[in-house]
Amino acid sequence: MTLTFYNTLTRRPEPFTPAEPGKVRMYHCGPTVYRRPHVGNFRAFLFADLLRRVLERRGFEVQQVMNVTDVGHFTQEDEDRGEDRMEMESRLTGKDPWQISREITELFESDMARLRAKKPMVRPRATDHIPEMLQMVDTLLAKGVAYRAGAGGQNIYFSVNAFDRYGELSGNRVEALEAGARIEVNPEKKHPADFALWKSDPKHIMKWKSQFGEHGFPGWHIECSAMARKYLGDTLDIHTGGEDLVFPHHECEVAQSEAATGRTFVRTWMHVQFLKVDGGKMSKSLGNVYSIDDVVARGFEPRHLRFLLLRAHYRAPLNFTWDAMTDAKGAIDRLASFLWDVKSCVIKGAAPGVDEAIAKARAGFDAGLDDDLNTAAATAAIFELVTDVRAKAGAPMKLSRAQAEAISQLLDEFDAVFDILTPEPLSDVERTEVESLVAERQSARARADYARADEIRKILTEKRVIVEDSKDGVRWRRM
RNA sequence: GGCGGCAUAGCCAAGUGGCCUAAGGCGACUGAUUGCAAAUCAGUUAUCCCCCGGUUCAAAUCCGGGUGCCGCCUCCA
Repeated sequence: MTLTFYNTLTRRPEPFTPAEPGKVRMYHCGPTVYRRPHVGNFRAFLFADLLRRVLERRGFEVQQVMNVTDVGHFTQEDEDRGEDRMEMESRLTGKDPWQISREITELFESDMARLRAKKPMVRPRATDHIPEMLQMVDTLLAKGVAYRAGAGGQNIYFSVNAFDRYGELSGNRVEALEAGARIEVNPEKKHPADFALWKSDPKHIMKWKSQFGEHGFPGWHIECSAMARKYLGDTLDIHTGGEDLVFPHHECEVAQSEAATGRTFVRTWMHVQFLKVDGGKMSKSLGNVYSIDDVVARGFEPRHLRFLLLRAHYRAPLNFTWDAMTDAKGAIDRLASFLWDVKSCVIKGAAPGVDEAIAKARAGFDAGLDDDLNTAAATAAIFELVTDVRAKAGAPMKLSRAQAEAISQLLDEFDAVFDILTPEPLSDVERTEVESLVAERQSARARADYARADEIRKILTEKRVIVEDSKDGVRWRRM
């Protein structure tokens, strides 16, 4: 099986080979930091983490970059008010936009850490790369694919007619865009689909002095082109983002970057389908824009959310509901309990059929991941291992040492990709408390005070601790 | 108006021409085990893949037509 990814550009799955053997250059569109990230954002960001881990499993050296957009960007509507997302949030909260972006960036980083996403090589911020953006704008002007407009020529636009492949990624045709009623006619633009590279507005709070004037700020798309080029070079192997970014954002990135460098910007484009919540689009008015704290407040750990978001195929619809969270948690617990039994199994002779089951599970796991990151199929292979081994090794589980180690090893490999099996650790205080409750329960049981014993178990369950009694004594673990 | 995606058991979700009398998970139910549980084991839980028509020796899978849901075209992952 070869590693295959669906490429948005060609609209078909393709065998993946990086431009430079053994090394993958990968860029992800990260968050716009004006509001706390929610479960929907995490689907896209955790997909990036999954992709990295799968590439690493396949032996590639991965150079991973995920940007942070800490500049607001105009919408057409906002433009009339001279206010962008970041500045609107600023007006609503009374905070300085710089402060908002700083705070949200910190939240984003800590949320990602709680979700066990590996840190990318760089998390560049747009505001730290204004010179790189300006330089690219200069290049585009020099090549004649961009033009100056407005008073004093302080606004710079990219001319879509100067780039024939404009529309190739998204399937939009320039003529269709022209005819579309949804593009407001901006008299400064030569073509309605032309997009801003740099704009000027003295009223803006976040603004920079440049060769184009005193009070400028970058267009939305130029940041990614500039930062991707700085850290990864002219050509990226993979660029990812949410499906909403295909147009206009990624379409415009291609145009700018390729017009500027004359090289292919991205070899494989991968886009994650939007997460649904309660069957529809999440919205603030429905109150279903959940943050990681909302998830934790409902008694889940971040890793439960991580698994929910990762185990469905990234290009298939996924519906976030609290039932689905419970489901994900239950599924993790099945694996955890299996691993627990394997680690405490009775070492005996080799159980028949187990070696075959392990080999089959590993093959199924890899085949799933290789097939455009089909995590549903990959996890199914691991669950089949659980069923097979349980059926063959008996209860209590009897395995040879080599078999027990091979199973642990495979589950470790699974967890190197999914990273969901280790519970949040208990603090020393909590651990001591749990241990004394377990001991107290044992003595209650010894004197046949089952009412007290059950009461203690209930307390432990609330602390997400499972106690199991057996002939060999009691054991407990964190769910 | 333009572009795209999806419809599989109570719920989540693989499978895209024969190995499907349809993976896997959650949940539920019956029996075993247990002080009771938990976990585990044995078994049950879609005769069928939104509907209609067609192609084919063969379709959940291909084609045509419906219906429903979702997304993009405007800030959004």
